[in-house]
Amino acid sequence: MQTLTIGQLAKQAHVNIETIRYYERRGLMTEPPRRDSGYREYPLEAVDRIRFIRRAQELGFSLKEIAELFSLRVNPETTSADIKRRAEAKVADINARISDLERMKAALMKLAAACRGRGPTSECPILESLASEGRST
Amino acid sequence: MQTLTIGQLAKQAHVNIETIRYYERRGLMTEPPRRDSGYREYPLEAVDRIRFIRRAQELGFSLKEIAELFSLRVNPETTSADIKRRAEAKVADINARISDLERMKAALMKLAAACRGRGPTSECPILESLASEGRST
DNA sequence: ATGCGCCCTGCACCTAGGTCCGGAGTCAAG
DNA sequence: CTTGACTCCGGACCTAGGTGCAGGGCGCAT
Repeated sequence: MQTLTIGQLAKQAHVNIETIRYYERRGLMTEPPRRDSGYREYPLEAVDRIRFIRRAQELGFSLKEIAELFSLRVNPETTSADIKRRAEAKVADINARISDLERMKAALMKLAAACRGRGPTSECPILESLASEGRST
Repeated sequence: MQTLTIGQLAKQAHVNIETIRYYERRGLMTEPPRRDSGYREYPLEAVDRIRFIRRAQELGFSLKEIAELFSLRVNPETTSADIKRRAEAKVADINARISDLERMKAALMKLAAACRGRGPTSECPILESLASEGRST
């Protein structure tokens, strides 16, 4: 089975080596097996894991939240009902994000459309697009 | 016309007073008029603006990107074509975010669904959901 | 068997985004 | 006209998420 050194992994996932070690400390990467020399030996899937982390961050999830997402799948012994509840909570959060993004998008499209007309470009609806009452993630 | 002091604004927008001053320094809040005493006097809409900033942050936009969003609406004198182009670029970015969120959501729902069965809860599809090739926001 | 590049650990340092503090001035209720 | 709450400003400090050394140990091509 093909494996990667930390340097190769870093290259393939487009992150700094130190970042990988940092994720390991934070519990986002499970500690990989080591060679006798102490070198870490990563399976190929580690690349996906890092890419997932990075994209989830860009989507506004903190490292702590991402760790929570992962924790949904380890522990095959956690009660199914519990996992289900947590997964559904995440889904609700994601739905809220999506709909806010949809509203921002609609506002931006309206703005872009207004640009091909003469109307004053001011008076834009961007602000109103997210003016919902405090809901905290 | 009704106005707010910085403290009232902070309370209504659920942020720290210092955060408001910080946003002003960063150019996210336009400098409000001052009383003779030097006190800032905010219009009610300032609340919406702050809420917009906060939610956009939760959605993964940096303060710099948020400032860019705002810059699309000031300057009624920027060429319409330019604004249009920039707005459309933002829309494309938002579309990418939405589709990634949709994929995460699908993965989570699949996971939740698997939980009402006996099958091993491990082997979940979360990782694969965002394992797309490097696209950087 | 040696040199060059990669890996190890621990710790110092960096940026973004805030948050707190102190000393001084302001406002309004009593 | 005083007192407690609020505001001003400048600057120090804090957390999250990394990033960069230094000093030492591998690994392999020559």
